[in-house]
Amino acid sequence: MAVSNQRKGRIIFHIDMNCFYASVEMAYNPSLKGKPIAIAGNPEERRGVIVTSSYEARAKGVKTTMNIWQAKKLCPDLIVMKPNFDRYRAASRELFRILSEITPYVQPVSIDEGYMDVTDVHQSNNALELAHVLQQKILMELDLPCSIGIAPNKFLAKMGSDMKKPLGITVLRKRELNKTLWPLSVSQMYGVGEKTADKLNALGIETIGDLAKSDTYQLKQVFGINGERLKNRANGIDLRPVDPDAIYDFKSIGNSQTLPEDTIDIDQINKLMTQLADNVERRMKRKNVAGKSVQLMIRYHNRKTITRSKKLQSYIDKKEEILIIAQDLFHRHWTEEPIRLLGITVQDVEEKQNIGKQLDLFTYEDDASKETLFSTIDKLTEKYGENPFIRIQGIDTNNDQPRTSFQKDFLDDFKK
DNA sequence: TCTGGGGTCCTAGGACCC
DNA sequence: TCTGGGGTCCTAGGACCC
Repeated sequence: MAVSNQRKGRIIFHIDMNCFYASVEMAYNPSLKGKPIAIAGNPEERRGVIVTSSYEARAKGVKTTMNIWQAKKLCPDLIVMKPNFDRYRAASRELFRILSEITPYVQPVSIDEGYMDVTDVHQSNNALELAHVLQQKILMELDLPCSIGIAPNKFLAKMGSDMKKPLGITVLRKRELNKTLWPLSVSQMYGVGEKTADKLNALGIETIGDLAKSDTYQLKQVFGINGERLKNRANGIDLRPVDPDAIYDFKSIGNSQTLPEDTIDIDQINKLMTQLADNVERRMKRKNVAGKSVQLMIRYHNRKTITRSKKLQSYIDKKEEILIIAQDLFHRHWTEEPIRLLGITVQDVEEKQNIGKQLDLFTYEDDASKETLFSTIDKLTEKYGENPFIRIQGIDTNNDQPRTSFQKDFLDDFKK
């Protein structure tokens, strides 16, 4: 794994695109510049919410997750647009291409932000200058504004990029934290959400400076391991390396959807589940992965949300398999109350090229005798029963590719 | 006629094994 | 007639982020 250096004195950038989706739309259609625009999940439907908005819209009070009708009330001339994800993904690729021209130590963390370790970049004897050139380049080539945080670690760089928007560049030096970071409220700290902020306030901790000086033992009591981590970060300590490979080991792929109306109609529910399984399969195919666990999420009319999952004995990647397990979970756990949202997620995801090696269920070679194969399958059946999800996995010695088939098909094949 | 959809990480309890 | 302690796996849910 390529990991940037961890010695002291690193120089880390955090690049954060400003109002990314809205900015991409404005770059695509410059007549939108200067106007209040918002990207909303599903503008035709009652339940669409604002995903991103331009600064002009934010000035009128439009905020992310706000309902469209609420936003329109605050800003009557708001231009509401559907998201164009292909457009955003293309812009994102261009962004990371530009970053990669400077150093290979680029870690994308989402479609519109990433870290860079520029410690060893030649020009970085003047990091501020480098950031400036980079910011201008992104603006000139892509017509997109970004903010950059410069700091000795990821946490501080992240906090820095958030301080000046749009087109800001902020340097956070460790020895100046008492002036730059500590006066901020704990709720502004990355990693501190509403619940944690409330609990910290209850302990008399209001600012990041209070947190930096707070009692470690007490924090551990209340927050567990996270308490210590938060205190360290408040003190500007964060040893996480910039890891360019991090995006490749994702752990789950899911799809969920809110229904237009709460429902108990089983046909509609089945239709949605099929669609969700379809989408998950399509995205798994694109990434060439299989997964070992299926999770179903049900959100009821009152927003109460449950998750139920099933760990499997072998990897799956087909929509039929995903759907069967999800439907089984559904029928065992649905309370028959009206449903607002359903979600299906495949977890314990692994790239297919790694699976053959990991699975020790059964490895075969093409010239293995039928007797060997049958006795192995018998052993499997004894162990797991006639399970429709059991799959025979092996490495095809012709091309070294993993080869899989269902237990049943496999038997049928060999009986011929 | 409030609150989308995509994720990650952590915790805690129960089952099970030694 | 009494029950320790450690470790791992599975499941469910909470918190957080973009």
